[in-house]
Amino acid sequence: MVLELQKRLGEAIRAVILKNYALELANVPLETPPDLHFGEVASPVAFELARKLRKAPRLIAQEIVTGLGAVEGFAGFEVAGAGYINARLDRAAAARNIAAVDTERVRLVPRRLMGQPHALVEHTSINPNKAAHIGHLRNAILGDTFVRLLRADGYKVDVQNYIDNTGVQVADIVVALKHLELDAIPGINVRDQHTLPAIKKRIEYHEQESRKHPDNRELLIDYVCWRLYAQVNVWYMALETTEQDQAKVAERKRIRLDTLHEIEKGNNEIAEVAELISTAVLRHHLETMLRLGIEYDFLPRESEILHLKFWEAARQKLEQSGVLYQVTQGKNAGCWVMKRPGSEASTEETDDDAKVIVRSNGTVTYVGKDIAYHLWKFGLLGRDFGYRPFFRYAGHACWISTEHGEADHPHFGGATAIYNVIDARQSDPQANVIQALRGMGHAAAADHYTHFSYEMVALTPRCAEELGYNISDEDKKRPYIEISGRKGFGVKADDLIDKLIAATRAEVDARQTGRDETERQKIAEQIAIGALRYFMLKYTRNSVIAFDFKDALSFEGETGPYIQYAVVRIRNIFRKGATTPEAALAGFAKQTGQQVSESASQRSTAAAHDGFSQYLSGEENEDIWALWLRAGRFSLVLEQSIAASEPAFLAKHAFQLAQEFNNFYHKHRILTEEDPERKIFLLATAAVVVRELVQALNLLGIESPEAM
RNA sequence: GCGCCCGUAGCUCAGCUGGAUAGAGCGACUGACUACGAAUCAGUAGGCCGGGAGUUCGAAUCUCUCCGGGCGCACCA
Repeated sequence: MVLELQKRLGEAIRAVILKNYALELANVPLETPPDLHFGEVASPVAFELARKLRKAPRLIAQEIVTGLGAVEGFAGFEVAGAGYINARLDRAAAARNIAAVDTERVRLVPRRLMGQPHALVEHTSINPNKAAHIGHLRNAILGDTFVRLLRADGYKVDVQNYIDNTGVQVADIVVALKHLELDAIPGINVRDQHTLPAIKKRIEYHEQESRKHPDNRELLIDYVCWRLYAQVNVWYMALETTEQDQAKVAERKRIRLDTLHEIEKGNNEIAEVAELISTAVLRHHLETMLRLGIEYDFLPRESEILHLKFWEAARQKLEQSGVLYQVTQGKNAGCWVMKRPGSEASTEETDDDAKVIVRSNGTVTYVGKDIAYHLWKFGLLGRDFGYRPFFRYAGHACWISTEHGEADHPHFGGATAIYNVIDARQSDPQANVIQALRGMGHAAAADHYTHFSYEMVALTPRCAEELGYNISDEDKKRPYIEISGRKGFGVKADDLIDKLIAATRAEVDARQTGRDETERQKIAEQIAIGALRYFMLKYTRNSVIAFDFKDALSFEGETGPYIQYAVVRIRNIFRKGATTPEAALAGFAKQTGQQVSESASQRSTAAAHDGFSQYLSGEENEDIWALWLRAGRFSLVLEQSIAASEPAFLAKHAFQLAQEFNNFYHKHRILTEEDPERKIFLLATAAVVVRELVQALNLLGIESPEAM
């Protein structure tokens, strides 16, 4: 609503400027004034023109206002301050439009005319070797929310979760299973605990036991791996005091490397263990994310990128385009390298600053594989994965890559725009891939490659102490401490979710005594997830979240439950009033509709005769109008959110709308309102707000409970 | 050494392409449940927007510089 009006005003001002001064402006600056006294939309364009025209800004503003005349949807324009052009909306008309908004319309129409854009969003991408932690939650929640925003804006979106199942992190767990003393498990003899059948049995044991005791998360395979991962990292370091120990350390590091190479090669016992463990852990990651309403379409795995020789296909193209070249001298002698972003390719012989893609022993580095993978994403590789279904969701299946897949499968890759949700620490490697694409002449692909970067989630020293970790005096002084899977230092995702649900459940039990067990549990889960998702979304991407249970477990103030509570309140109003938002909006439309037809013949006095406009103007009604106006800003916020890749904008919008509603709720009593026409108006106000809140929450992945 | 990010109220953060009196939440202190449920609302206190210089009619926002904090910069993956 507001978005359309802004665009219309911008065009109108542009036309006037072109006509009056023969100046072509690319875009007219428009902003929201700090106070409704200044109108609903303002433009400081006169300041900009003042220099070019050598004229006082106030005079220019006046000339533009005169030139504008009447613009549909606006009640008038005025010049204020040193030269602002302030626009006032036709409030009654705006309210009519806002009330009539069809939420389905959000799937914007113009996109279809240009052909639906196809985006590929990759998020989560947790190494399948340990339980997910709160840092991974931020990634997945940001990514999932962005997917929802894109879909609301009419994009076709494929959601991918990249699985690095052949990396050192998985190798570390295999090493642990093959070489460490493991927990005693019934049916496994200590002597052959490291054999393949025993490891298989161990994984199966955890699958069965964790199903039998769903409350005991420590039985879950991903939790078991969390501990093993920390243990094996201690094991690698051994006791580095004596020479014998140093030899031992070297030996263990060698075991690690050998294990990694076996996994990469495939078709052997080590690789089989890796496959078992990474698949089992992956499945639990999907379960954990599903608790938050997060689903995926496709899981490309590194093992297939290796076995299907993606790199070999990419290498040819890289060499042909000259992006990849060999150096013969310097520290990179014998390597195939690529110039770094921002640097010049130096001589062909020595290039110490270049990025190594192929090592002197002929093996490819991580960046090389990543370039190949991204060529596939844009459909530029000329090679594809095999596919088979892996995980079943309520509405669709999630597919996984495989060497020889099913004949009948959906098509992934070949997107026009990609978004990689990866933390800020990886901006260098991401830049390398973009650099390669550009160097190969794929400028369009490089331009539509977005590193959706975000800062990490760390723990406050206080939180770390609460969890029982020993922290140094040095760390205590820091604002936050980085999470480390290697050290087993962090808050696991499922633990946090459990804690949140326990806290909300206690509240719900106290409040909802009339409801049964399953209902209360459902409400508690909706609130807990709402709290968690909002918590991860309210910070803008490049601010580090210093995690603290006090903040994360809060349900008051700027939180998800605060917004959910506003929805519940509105629903209660309609329940008590024995009506529905739909009915209220229909009643409102009927009344205003009559006003429209009446006023058609006498346009000039239409506003004065519109029964509802009296409730939208005047000092005492400014807050109500502000509420309508904010409700009408949704598409504007959605557009900004997508353009900036910043879901936090929408989160803030939802909170502010809920806040303004709560204020309205305390000031005006709806059901006891005696003036029937005003009552219809107030009900319509609540109906518009609940519609917008539910929609915004939906896009944030937050459900709206029936009660709380 | 090079690159990126951050520095705004006691704490945690917003502040959109430069614009009109710098905003929230938490915490502190006052008040408001016989009401559409208080997971709420109203109010008070609290800010040389890290320091300095520059560009501009105009800077929390852009540029430079300094200070403080964080993270990257391997033939590891």
